[in-house]
Amino acid sequence: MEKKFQAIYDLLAKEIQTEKIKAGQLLPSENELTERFATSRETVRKALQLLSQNGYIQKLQGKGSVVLEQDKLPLPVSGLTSFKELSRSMSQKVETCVTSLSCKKARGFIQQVLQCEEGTPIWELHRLRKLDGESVIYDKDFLLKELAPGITEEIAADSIYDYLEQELGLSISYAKKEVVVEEAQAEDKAIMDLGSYQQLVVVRSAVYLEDTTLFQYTESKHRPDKFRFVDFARRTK
Amino acid sequence: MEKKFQAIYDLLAKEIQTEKIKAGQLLPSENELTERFATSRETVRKALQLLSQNGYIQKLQGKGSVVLEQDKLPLPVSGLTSFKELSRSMSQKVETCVTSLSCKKARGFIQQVLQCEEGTPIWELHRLRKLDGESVIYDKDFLLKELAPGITEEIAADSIYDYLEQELGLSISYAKKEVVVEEAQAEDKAIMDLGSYQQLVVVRSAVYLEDTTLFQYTESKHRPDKFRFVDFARRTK
DNA sequence: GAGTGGTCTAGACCACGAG
DNA sequence: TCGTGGTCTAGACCACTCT
Repeated sequence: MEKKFQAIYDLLAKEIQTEKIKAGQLLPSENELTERFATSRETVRKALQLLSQNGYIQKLQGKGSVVLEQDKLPLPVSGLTSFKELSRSMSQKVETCVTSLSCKKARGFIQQVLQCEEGTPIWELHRLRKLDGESVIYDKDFLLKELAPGITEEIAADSIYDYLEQELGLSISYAKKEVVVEEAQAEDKAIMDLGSYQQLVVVRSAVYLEDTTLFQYTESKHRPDKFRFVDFARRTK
Repeated sequence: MEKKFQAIYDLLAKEIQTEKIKAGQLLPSENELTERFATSRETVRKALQLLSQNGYIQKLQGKGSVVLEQDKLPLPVSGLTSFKELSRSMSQKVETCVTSLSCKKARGFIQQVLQCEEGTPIWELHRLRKLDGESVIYDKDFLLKELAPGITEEIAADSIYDYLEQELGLSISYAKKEVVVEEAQAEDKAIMDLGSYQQLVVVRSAVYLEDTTLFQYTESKHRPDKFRFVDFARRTK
């Protein structure tokens, strides 16, 4: 059974997305929502907190909850951004080409970032992403084989996350990301359509499961003109 | 009086930062914390939720709350990032030089992004940021004069946010940000120390107050080698 | 079975905004 | 003054982990 506060969140989020409740309008008051959903106020407030965190509403003491503009939030923002989500923002044709899928023993750099024993089996996956026929994103993934034994090229060409969560029941919980700009390497120039671009936007991320296991390390290189990152952030404190 | 859940959060966050409780260890259980702080469990849980959101802990059902590694989180990340915070991550000497501070009537592009009436008085502020003597960041700020009438070059050289929040009592609430890479303009090349760099990382942000007023629009251009963005993100849903 | 976190309830009092 | 959201309480029951 779905949790109550999640159900309330889903319903209100949908009403905002479909503009059944428009930007600038007030949501029904917490007391009203409490009655409407036959629940307690704290439960309603959990749903509203989620809406607030995700940029749907702004709460105003003494007034109510105002619906915010939705327009410029094409990205899931501070959620875990997989390539599938990134490309949606570009609204273009997308192709994924698996250029390499191999199993290695952890050592050196990879062992260090995945924080595992030397010799631990690791999947190394290289993928080239094409937008409108141009190879503009190059991903290198490293993941613990133990946790995802059955990866295939077909799965890799789609979304690894979907496979992990839906097939294997693994729960991805959080990630640390770093975005920097670096010189394109010889390998990058050989495999990507860089034209005259000499630099790449590099997104490095470490992905963790619910039990805090570091499960995946990814290096994603983007041709600068095809890179865009959007964020919605609330002031902490 | 400080809120209880905030006080609990502050105390636990400090204990984690100072490694009084080390990474990998469990926090005291919610029931224990409830007793220790002489409060209710829901209040303790609010504090723990904040810790979780900010990457301090990971909650494990049936086990407890594990403290996470703090090492690689030099940036406040998904908080509102002002320049002051950004530069801290570089651990270098920082200088801010106000190159221009003027008052204009809103029109055209600026009027549009600030969503105000034509002719509304607007501060336009240009700042050059130097790291180790090199001009590597160029900020252009536009803000509603009405809300921050007393801006001076001295204030602008420090942190505008501090002035707004501490002097004027304005509460910054949330922001939308976009990060892209663009060609350096003639103006950028003239005013920044770009060397052979032809491209810049551009961070555009819209800053909103608690009452959802759009208050500030900023364009921040970074020389690519001095740009770094770090993020901690939880999987939504 | 005992202890943990996850969800939910039905109240209470407070601070703030608007009329 | 009244309705709004913000905080807090003292319970309850559930799902999960560990032994």
